[in-house]
Amino acid sequence: EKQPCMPTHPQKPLIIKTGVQFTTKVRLLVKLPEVDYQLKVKTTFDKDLPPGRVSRQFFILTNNTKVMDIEDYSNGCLSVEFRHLQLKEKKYINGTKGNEGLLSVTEELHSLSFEACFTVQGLTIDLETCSLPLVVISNVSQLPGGWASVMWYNLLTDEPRNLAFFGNPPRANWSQLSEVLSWQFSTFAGRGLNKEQLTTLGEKLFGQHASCSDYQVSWSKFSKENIPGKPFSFWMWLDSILELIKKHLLPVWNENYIMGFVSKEMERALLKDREPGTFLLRFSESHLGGITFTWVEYSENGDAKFNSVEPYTKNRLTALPFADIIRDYKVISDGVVPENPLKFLYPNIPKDEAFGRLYNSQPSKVYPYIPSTLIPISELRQNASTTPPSSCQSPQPPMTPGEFDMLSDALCFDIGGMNSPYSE
Amino acid sequence: EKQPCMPTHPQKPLIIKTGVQFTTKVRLLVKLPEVDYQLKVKTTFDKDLPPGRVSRQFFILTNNTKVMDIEDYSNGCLSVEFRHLQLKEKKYINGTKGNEGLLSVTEELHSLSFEACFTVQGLTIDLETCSLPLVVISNVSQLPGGWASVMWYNLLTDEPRNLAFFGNPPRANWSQLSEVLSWQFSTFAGRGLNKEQLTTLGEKLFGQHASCSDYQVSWSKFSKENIPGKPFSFWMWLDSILELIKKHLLPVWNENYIMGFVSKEMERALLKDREPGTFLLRFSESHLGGITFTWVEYSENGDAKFNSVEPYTKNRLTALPFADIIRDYKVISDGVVPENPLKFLYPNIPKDEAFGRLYNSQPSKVYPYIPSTLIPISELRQNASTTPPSSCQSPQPPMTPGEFDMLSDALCFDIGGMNSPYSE
DNA sequence: ACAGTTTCCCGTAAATGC
DNA sequence: TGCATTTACGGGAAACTG
Repeated sequence: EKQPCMPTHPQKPLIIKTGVQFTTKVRLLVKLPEVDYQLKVKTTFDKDLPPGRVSRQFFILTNNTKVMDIEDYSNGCLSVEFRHLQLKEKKYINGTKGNEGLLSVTEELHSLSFEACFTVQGLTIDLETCSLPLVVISNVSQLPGGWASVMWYNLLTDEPRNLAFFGNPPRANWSQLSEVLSWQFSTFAGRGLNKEQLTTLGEKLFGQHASCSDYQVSWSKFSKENIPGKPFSFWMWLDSILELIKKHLLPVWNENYIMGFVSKEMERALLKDREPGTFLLRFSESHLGGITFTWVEYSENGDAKFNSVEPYTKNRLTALPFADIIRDYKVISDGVVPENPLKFLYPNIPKDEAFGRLYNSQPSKVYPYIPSTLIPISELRQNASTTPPSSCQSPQPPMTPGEFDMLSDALCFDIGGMNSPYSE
Repeated sequence: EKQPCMPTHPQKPLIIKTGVQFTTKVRLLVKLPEVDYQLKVKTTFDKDLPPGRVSRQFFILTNNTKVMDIEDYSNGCLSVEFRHLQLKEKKYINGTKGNEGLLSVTEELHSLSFEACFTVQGLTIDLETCSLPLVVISNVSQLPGGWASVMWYNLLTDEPRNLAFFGNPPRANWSQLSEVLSWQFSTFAGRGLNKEQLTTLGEKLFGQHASCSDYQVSWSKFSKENIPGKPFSFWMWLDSILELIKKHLLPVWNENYIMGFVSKEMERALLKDREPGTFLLRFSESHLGGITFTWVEYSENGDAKFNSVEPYTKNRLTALPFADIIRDYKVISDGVVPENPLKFLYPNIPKDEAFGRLYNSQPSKVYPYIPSTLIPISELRQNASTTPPSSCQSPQPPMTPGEFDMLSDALCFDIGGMNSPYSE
């Protein structure tokens, strides 16, 4: 009878942060005969929830009743929009919390109920409806976890209100899930993921099984348990990249210049035999929210050598936009004149042709002063005898550069006949 | 009878931000005979204030009564500490605000009152005391203005509670004020201002009058009206520098390596005839919170040439610590090999000797990757025919570099016999 | 329109709870 | 003790309000 619209967080509906205002709207889908009737709607948080089912309890701090109004535009049905609603946690309900135990806060589902009661021709009618399940968080740091829950719920069930969903969450087919992931990128970053990118993501979840379209992913593997050897889950990693794109890489991402999700093996296979200075852009797999470029060079005897720069994270990109980094990046090898090793964006687009329009450093003419910019550089010390400038000597990495290159080259293999990695 | 301690903002007492917790303590200085008596203290904000005198009204949101307790340490006198007090503005008192009109919010003085009542041997005794005048702000952006008021009040009056002080604020002698300013730097940055620095500041306020020790500064000139030609007042400017030091320059400032407050004329006079590559550090006078270095070079015919880099502000210094900027700064002149023009800190300290201990870039060995750092560079285009890399052409400055240098050289003059600018 | 002021709320840090 | 979660609040920006 009513169609409840959802409370919203910046672009992430169904997640409410305590102490932060949200908005929700209810629309009456039947037309009432008498319009001069004051139809009051009351909204309640977690109305008649079986106690003990949910570990935290919240209430609406602000005014929670409002009179319905004829909708401004069009069909003249009744609706009411609650604004400036705010949630606060009830503390110490009865001694300790009705701790369900296993669920994390972002798996705990809540709901917003709406009630109205009116009389028509002697008949008293009670209306009641409620929202889709909601996640309540207390800090934006919980937003990725909360959004994972919202995605999983809405991907895997049509039930309007199964608050126990995460007590035993179903698995997702990779074919479904990959579509949702791509949709995340198109919604929040303006461009979705192509087949190759999704395949790389699938391999990250399932290992090197070539075709993983009928594999299933558990909720835990998707967002709760850490990727083996990493201190974060798959979704936390992917979401950190989404955030990085949103804040620092939007134009570059939308121009389709970021291959992004490529395994290191694939990367080498692609760059091998390309023009020296050919590079591609990919996200860090070892750290949250990082992007790096890898370029290929050839030694005198023709061996391919692959170099990846230390990934740039949001802090670095705040100091210097990514396109400018690509333009200005320099490598200094033992005091030789610095040179930018980045020449062609894979497969063979001249760098300035690709990124020219995205460069944006202005030689800031604050006149009496000499303008100054930051330049990203890498200092390659080829003979280990050179000591660092003056400060502390850094400890040796587990392998020497030579050892690592040998190992890397041994791991490298070739994959024939790839489509353009930037295909739709 | 009581000695009220003050509510505190981070290191800035007497300023309270609405919605942010503060703490205050009251101590009973007389010893009471009966200790088993529950002595309740009540704190009230702006108790019995003549209405209309103050445009904004606030109240204490949290619990405002507490029982006195014997102080833990030492002399066993009674005291009470109110914690987690929080202020909120009363809205719409009676229609409109009792707008005094002329005063800004940071000039509006308030006070906290403390009351207690107890009976001893049939005698009822009322105790009451109150805090020094307080400034209430709603955003940290008002903190500098608020602190200016606190300084001015405490510098210029001994009255414990003259809330109308800023209705007609007295002037300050430069001798008093300069002491307070130096004290700000020693309190918040660990090192005060020396005579030369204070003289430069005095000249900034009074013009080029050599000895300004008996000049007077008005409150308006100190913190309300803008410096001629600048969009900020003297105190806003000085405070922005204090903040810059606190966050980004603490070790360099404390090593006394920042001359800081030097006029451009003085700067040239000092650097002239010094070893090429001699530089000094000074704060920007044209922008808030900026620091620059100026170095001297000589052309083939022996003319001194002074260069100042575009001032570094907190954003840039967040990306790269200042000592590292000094270490790594490079100038590229038309494709020539980049060189660091900074050699000697004025008067003649080799750069690395001065700053060596303060360098702190670690060649971050995230192994599979090539480490990368940011380098501050200036690109000098000596012949105007060279076009900028690829992006938009910037409009011409009002003067060409040549014209500016001529003008600057004409303005330059020499001052004999200076002490070390870094003297205590 | 606009400036002074407040509110909003992200994102980091610290505190708290379990 | 460590991890999960909440609280605190600086700081930038939007909203408010005369």
